Amino acid sequence: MGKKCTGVEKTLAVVSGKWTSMILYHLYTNEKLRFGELRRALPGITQKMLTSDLRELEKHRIIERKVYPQVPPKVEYCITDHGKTLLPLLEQMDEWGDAHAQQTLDPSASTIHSI
Amino acid sequence: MGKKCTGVEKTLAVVSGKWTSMILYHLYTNEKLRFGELRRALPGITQKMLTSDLRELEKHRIIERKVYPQVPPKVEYCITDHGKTLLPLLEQMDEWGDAHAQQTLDPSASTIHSI
DNA sequence: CAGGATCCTGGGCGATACTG
DNA sequence: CAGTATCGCCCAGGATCCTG
Repeated sequence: MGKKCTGVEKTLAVVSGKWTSMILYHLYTNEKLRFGELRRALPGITQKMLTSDLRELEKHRIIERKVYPQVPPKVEYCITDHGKTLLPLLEQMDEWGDAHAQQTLDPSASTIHSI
Repeated sequence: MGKKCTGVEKTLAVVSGKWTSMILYHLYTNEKLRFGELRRALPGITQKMLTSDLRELEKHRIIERKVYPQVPPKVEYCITDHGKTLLPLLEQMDEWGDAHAQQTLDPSASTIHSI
């Protein structure tokens, strides 16, 4: 990685939102979802956070927002091709995080070092 | 990735600190560094943030803290073997972030979609 | 030299109410 | 249905001063 880790910070700016990865997971496994469907798929999320996280992802061109001009309103969200390039990275992060959880609770891994 | 993205969140808990990736970069390219060396290597960081980020990384067993009981005090930090498993992930994040920056400023990538 | 103790600020996030 | 608009909390992060 580069000395200043600017890329790392840019990536974090995209994925570090509390609900971001779960939003992307659902859009990844469902191809496209409406606002209300996403809301129901994410127990605990408020409508404000869902809206702002979706706007943020849209700003970064990770997802696409399709508005159907009708009453009642209908909006669909899906991952863009560019957004799909993020999925392997999220996959890696998920795997490392789980492996890390295993590692840190493993007593045999404790390092004894003399001072 | 898993439905609940618990791994992603665990990873973020480790690497999302503002200075974390740069701390690891320097410990990766330098093998071991003293507190003051790290401080000088990271222009802009405060002593408080360096201390707390180092403590956090130590808690997760990403780095090791070696205290030499002498006056004046001497403390050395280095990456653990477990911490080294994080480096490929940071590398990926750095690459994706830079590529993403390219993508988002590329005008030809703008998607025109009818509403 | 390598921190500890305090105080402070911005923004991420949540709760609630309202709307085209 | 798919959002806006407010209000307020919490805490990561910064500034400053102090110490074994």
